[in-house]
Amino acid sequence: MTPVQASACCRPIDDLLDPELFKALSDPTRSRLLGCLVKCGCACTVSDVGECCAVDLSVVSRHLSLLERAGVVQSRKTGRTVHYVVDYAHLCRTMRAIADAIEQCCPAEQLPGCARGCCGAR
Amino acid sequence: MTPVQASACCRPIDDLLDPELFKALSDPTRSRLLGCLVKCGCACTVSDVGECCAVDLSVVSRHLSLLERAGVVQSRKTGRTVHYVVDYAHLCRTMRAIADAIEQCCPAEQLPGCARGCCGAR
DNA sequence: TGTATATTTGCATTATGGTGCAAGTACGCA
DNA sequence: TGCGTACTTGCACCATAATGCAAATATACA
Repeated sequence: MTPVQASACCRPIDDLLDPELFKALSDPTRSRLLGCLVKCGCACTVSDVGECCAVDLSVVSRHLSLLERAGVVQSRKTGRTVHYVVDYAHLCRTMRAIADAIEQCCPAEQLPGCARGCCGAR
Repeated sequence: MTPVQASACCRPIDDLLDPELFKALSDPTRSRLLGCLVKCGCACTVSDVGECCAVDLSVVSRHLSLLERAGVVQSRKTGRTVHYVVDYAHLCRTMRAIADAIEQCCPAEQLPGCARGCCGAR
């Protein structure tokens, strides 16, 4: 199977390798903000999360809303404060689904002990 | 625990949320090239992979070497051709490790049936 | 040794995205 | 109603990165 033929063949990995999700995680500041939220575990206000980083609060606001658009966190507005929480379940599910989808494409000879033979015939 | 306190507390997730890896996966062209390689399963030359995308071959070359620097693929030069292969094991391991690390931080109330109580005391 | 092929590198151009400041909006409270 | 707080948005600036073309490099082969 040539790369061209392979790319024409639809697999779960096609939808899972979503550049938007990875783009959301690709900035150091966002990474820090997310790590902060992940470890905190509770719903945090924009101002609170902002204290983890030495950037303007407007930057924090933009980063958090971008993370929300990417499905990484969720927001809830109460009064004039906005709380952000990590969507743990979605994130974990996505990461594991990516791993599964990649593994599904892995030729058998690279999976010691695996007899699936998904594409090991080559 | 405030976000600031949380961010000061080191967790496995800190090292796993590596912006460099995600940056490598955040470009649509690279995503396509990687998807092509993942589905193909075998070692492909730069030219072969390039046929999956409507970009200059020099662009393909640069993208593949960037993916290699990120640890996503590996290259092997034989003669004047360079073959790229996906590092399936590393990619899968990383994605699952991220999922595990995130789950480890997830408060108990968000993990139905989970009695770990990692940060559920709050 | 000369030529063709595979890939990389230099360079200029263009697009994208992160940042801070200032202003705007939304809301609670006196 | 006026003021303070929490957050968002508009805007300009700057850095980074994606791209294509042309040239360079590396290697195979006649």
